[in-house]
Amino acid sequence: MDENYNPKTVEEEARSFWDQHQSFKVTEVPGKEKYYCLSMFPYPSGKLHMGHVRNYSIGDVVSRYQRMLGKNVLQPMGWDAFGLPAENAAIKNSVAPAKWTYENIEYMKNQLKQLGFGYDWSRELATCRPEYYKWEQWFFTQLYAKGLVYKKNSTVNWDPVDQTVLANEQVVDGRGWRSGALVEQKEIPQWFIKITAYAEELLNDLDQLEDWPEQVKTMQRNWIGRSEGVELNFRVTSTGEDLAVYTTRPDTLMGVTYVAVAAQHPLTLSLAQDNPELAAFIEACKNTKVAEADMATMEKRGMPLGINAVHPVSGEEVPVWTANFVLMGYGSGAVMSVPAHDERDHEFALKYGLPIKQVISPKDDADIDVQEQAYTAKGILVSSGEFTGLTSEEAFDAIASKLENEGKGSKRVNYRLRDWGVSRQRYWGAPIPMMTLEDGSEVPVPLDQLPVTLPEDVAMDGVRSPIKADPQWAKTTCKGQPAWRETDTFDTFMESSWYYARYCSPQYQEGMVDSQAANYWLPVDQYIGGIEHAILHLLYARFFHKLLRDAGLVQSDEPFKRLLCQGMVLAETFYRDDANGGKQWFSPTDVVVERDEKGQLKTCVLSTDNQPVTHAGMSKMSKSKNNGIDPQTIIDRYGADTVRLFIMFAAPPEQSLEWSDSAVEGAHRFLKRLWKTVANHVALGKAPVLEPALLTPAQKDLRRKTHETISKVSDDFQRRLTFNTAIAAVMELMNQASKFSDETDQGRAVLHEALEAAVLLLSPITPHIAHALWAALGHQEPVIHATWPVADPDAMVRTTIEVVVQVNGKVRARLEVAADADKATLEKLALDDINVQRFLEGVSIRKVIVVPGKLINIVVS
RNA sequence: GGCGGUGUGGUGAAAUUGGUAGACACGACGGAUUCAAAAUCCGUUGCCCUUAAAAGCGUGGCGGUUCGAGUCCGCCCACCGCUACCA
Repeated sequence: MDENYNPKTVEEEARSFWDQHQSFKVTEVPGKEKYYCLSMFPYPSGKLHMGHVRNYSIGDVVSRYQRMLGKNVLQPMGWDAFGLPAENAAIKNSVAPAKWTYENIEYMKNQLKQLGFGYDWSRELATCRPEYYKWEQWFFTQLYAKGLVYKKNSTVNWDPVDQTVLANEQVVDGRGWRSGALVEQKEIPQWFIKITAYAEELLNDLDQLEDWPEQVKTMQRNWIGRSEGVELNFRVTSTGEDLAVYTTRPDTLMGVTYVAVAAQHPLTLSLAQDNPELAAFIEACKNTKVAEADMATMEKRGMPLGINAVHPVSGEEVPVWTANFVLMGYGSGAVMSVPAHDERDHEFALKYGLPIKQVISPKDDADIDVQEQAYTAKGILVSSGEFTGLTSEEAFDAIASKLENEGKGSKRVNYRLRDWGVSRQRYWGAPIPMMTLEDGSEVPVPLDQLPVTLPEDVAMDGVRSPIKADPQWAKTTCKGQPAWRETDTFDTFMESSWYYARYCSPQYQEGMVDSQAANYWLPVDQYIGGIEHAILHLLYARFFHKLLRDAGLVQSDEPFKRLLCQGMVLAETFYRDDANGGKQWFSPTDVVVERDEKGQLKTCVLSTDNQPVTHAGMSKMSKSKNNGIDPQTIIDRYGADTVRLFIMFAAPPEQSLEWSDSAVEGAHRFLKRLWKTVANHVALGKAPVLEPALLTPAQKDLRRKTHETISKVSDDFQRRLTFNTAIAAVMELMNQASKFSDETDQGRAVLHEALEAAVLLLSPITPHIAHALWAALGHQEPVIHATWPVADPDAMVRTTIEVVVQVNGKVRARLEVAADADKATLEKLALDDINVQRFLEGVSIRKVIVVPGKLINIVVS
């Protein structure tokens, strides 16, 4: 073999081998253990970025490892192809979104292949293909039939100049990104899916997900936001109607001094009809919502409605106000206000001079002044009539029962989670399969007319969706009557909510999923993706899975058994202040950095003009900081294996990863050394057979290291998913192997075993070089068919071990002792040590703690 | 404001169950090789004192539990991420 490592030829050879043999194509094999490893599919934005490379490297390492354990491994790939960026690019470059998308897919697919990822490309899917979204449309009509879909008015950002709906990211400082017009809030009818009907199950089933990060589960719990409270009625005196409010603190009921309702509450709206001031207030609340990012710090404002309501227990009358901090979408859109025990009510009461009445006092009798500050903790009820003296917990039940008995209220569970609005007024998405008849009724498009196809050959004017602009597109007939298609499209989260299931039977024509295939592969054993999807995508996908289950399409309750969220990829940032007070950012590839003797960064100059730039630390690779590193450049320079090795080595997968050119260089050096070591070894001819009984101590040492490494790396791959320490362990093995120079038969045999282990252990991470080296080591079968090595316990046996001797917890000696030495022997050896004795002079020994195999601690005073 | 995460050498990090802090790598320094440089190889590298050995200090800060704490507990500080008035 060539003694120099040439990544280009090595990688091309390995890839063409996999291609020719379709090494990663899989089918269901009944009885064979399956493993479904899935990485979140990319949006085809143009080219891969480092975040993708990291995500997919992790997925490929897991897949290849599981395959070596003998499992039937499915690792598919596809494209989350619908979305707004395609429309933007289309407008900018005068190209149809479809064409732009398909070209990007082709380019990025080629990049993924260059990185050597072992995907079953026969299962590739793109969500913008009619054969994919056909089934999504069909499923929506099924949900409609089940009553899980409904239409209601909902607000959107409306550009009054362009006469179009804007996505949030198209609103810049409250203005339309193209027209510059002030954006308005407009109510339009939109479709919703009842995710709230599954809120309880989505919450409870989080407990089943033992192999999900706690952090993600917490975020989902908070997002679902279950709360237990009481819904109760205040009677409006003027109309005699009940006004429902929701509270989680019924124990504070006797401290209510006013009732507040949302600006959008029907009560407010009806009173505004003959109150222009109130109408203006409602209007103002509507428009602040757009730009106001910082709602919590927003000033609390309100207006009295001029009506009173009767307290359900005391019978006293309290005023009804409308307030901008009451949300129409949560509970009943009305709250009972207890300024003494709620911070928002307190702030509002102070501002408008409303009374503050204390009804809870601290359990520990601490001194509080509710006029000064709200006391929000639980405690003992005071000034609460028959409830006085109860604890908050007791009062919760007592007050709830009383209201229940009198028909004035009842216990109720509320969720923060809202139903999922799936309508988007955009072009590049799956058309919503609904029709409107002349009488205004809504009819789902029947299966035999699906898919409702999105025209792909269109021109974008940047204002209206082509299917909205074309009056002909919507026209159709239904049961012989004229009908109009829905011109809105689905939220792209719809496509990504079930793609993992479609991969099981991507070409299936008879339905959404082939249940037999789906039940073989699902659930996904390992899902890998960014933490940014912790809430929305992962919640929607869990919801969809339960919908699929309830439609009889899959059997499991949850789609993803184990979840790994990889960290961000960071890089150095450099800038100069520009003339108009902004910052001009320079790519780290154009900056030359000089370091002092300590290795501290000293000066940074731009390579083009040799003038200094300011270093601004590490941050996420992004366009705005101009610090992205193009993976293609690195692949071209070093090859895919180096990129993969560096990415897996630089940090554990869940932590952020700092890009470093010199560390990439280091990873490359390691592969060159590995290559050379193997080349030198095989140059001496075929290695003799290993005879463990004949080994010298030095040979045993290397053999022990080999098997310890196998054991350590196996644990890192299987249980911990810490590939950085696995690589470090293999590096240690190689360091020891390269110091080992022994050309006797058994010496060569031991080295051969070490090199084979190193190649196998690295093969999931750097599969191309492993492919070549495995063949060089004399194997006919490719490494892709090799099985994961198993550590031999006999090889790992040690006769002596090192133990540490401490005096009062400080290390004073290290002893080489027999591995099976008993406590008494260890204690004697420790006390006899010369350096230990120096610390025993003039003091008395209180206690000796012996931890066999580890240490001896002598406690003195 | 709420929830979550992180804090260890010059840098990325390791220490998995409370038991040797800094594995592995980058950088830096010294040496070999070379006419020279690159590449490669060998060595040193937490701080402090030191010829050396030995000692002392050291995991954001303060305190606690323990024979023993990077790891457990309490309080505090800094940075990062997500979220936003959910009654």
